[in-house]
Amino acid sequence: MDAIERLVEEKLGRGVQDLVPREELVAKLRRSKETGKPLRVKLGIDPSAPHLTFGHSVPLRKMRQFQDLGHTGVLVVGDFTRRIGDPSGRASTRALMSEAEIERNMATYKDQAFKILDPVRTEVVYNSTWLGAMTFADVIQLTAKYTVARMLERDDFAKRYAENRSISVLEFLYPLAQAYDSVAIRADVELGGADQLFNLLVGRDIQREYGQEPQVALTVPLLVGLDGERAMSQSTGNYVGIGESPKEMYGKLLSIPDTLIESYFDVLTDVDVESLKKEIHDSPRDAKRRLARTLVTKFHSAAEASAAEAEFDRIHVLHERPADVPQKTLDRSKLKGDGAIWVIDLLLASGLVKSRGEAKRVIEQGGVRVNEERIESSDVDVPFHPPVLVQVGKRAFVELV
RNA sequence: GGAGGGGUACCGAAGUGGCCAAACGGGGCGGACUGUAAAUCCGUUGGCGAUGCCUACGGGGGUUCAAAUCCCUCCCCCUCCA
Repeated sequence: MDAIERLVEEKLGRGVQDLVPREELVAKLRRSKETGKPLRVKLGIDPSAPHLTFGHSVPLRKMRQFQDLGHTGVLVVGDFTRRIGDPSGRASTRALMSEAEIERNMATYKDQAFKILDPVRTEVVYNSTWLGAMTFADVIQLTAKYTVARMLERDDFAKRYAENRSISVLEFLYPLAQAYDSVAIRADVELGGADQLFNLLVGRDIQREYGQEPQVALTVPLLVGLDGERAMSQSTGNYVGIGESPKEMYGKLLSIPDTLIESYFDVLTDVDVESLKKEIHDSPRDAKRRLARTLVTKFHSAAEASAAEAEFDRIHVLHERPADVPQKTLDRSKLKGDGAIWVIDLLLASGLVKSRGEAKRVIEQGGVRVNEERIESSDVDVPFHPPVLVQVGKRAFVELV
């Protein structure tokens, strides 16, 4: 085994779901080393989601590994494909987005992605550049290069076809468009989540049809979300965002089921998992805290990680008020003659409840505290001597002044 | 072109004249428990200072003392045959 084979074995091939074909990656790396020409490593990104989650960070980290070896990361923004909808999800086509919206999303996206990627070795391109320029004849030519039977190999299509559920022709075009992106940017490697394997493979065939050397398809496992069940995604809400505050990030990570600790270390950090197995097993609490600290440190700083940890303990372990509570100014017209205020109005003013009904409900359920005193009845007035600390549930605080 | 099925709350789904602010599940929220914002269990889940009123079962119109439920009409979605 030579150095390059070892590299693929020990680094690039680690934490990977599929790598096909492995030998081609070795060959490409070898040639790149000889010629000094960096490989072009593609990752398609969806411009509809401005916020990246830890799930996105998995392929991004893989791209960074390539960049650290001198290769070029190419982020392909799917601003054009966005308009035809992604068949991998539900069958519904998503709404169109304006260019301005896409631009705005991409700005925050890049901001977050560059916390992981090396900006110097990253190209950001928009697939409308080439897809938008194609004529109908070009499209027909593209469709001629793939067959219906091969499309139906895709599990999702096969199932729906067998069940007599609809598959629009448009959905067949999606993998082709994505494949053509690979042609347009001359991709050597395409990265993606495990659910993208089919699309990446179509890319190989289409590149070959256009006289290019096929890309290597490298997929990473889909990160399981905070609920420990479904893949992490923004639509299910079981995610941690790369751009989230230290406090949120820390808290969310501590809420993952213990069974996820090991895999999170594995795909999200550079920590050697082997050395942690004992701790994970013997003291999941400490391992999880270490995980949260490691990740907050990575995306923020060590100091902020410590602060987030201290804050978490303060609220959840010691049940004390958080260090800084958002303040709101009370509209004085709600005050009664004696300077007191009806609790319901106080809660409403805090913005912690949406309606009087909800306010009454949380009071009945014993979830409301004013100045750390539990409120037992919704039929009381409290004297208003600002600041007044209002708490709903365990972790929602507002100070009224 | 023909035949049929369907649009119900945040989502899925039941309900086919009054007992329906609408079963049940998911989600959300609160509580208990906990190392945890996990798991589990319990409760709760349209609005209104409220034994009543308002809004709500795709849109509009109608029948009725009473409509998510019946009639008319419009819009939208899906399936099968061609």
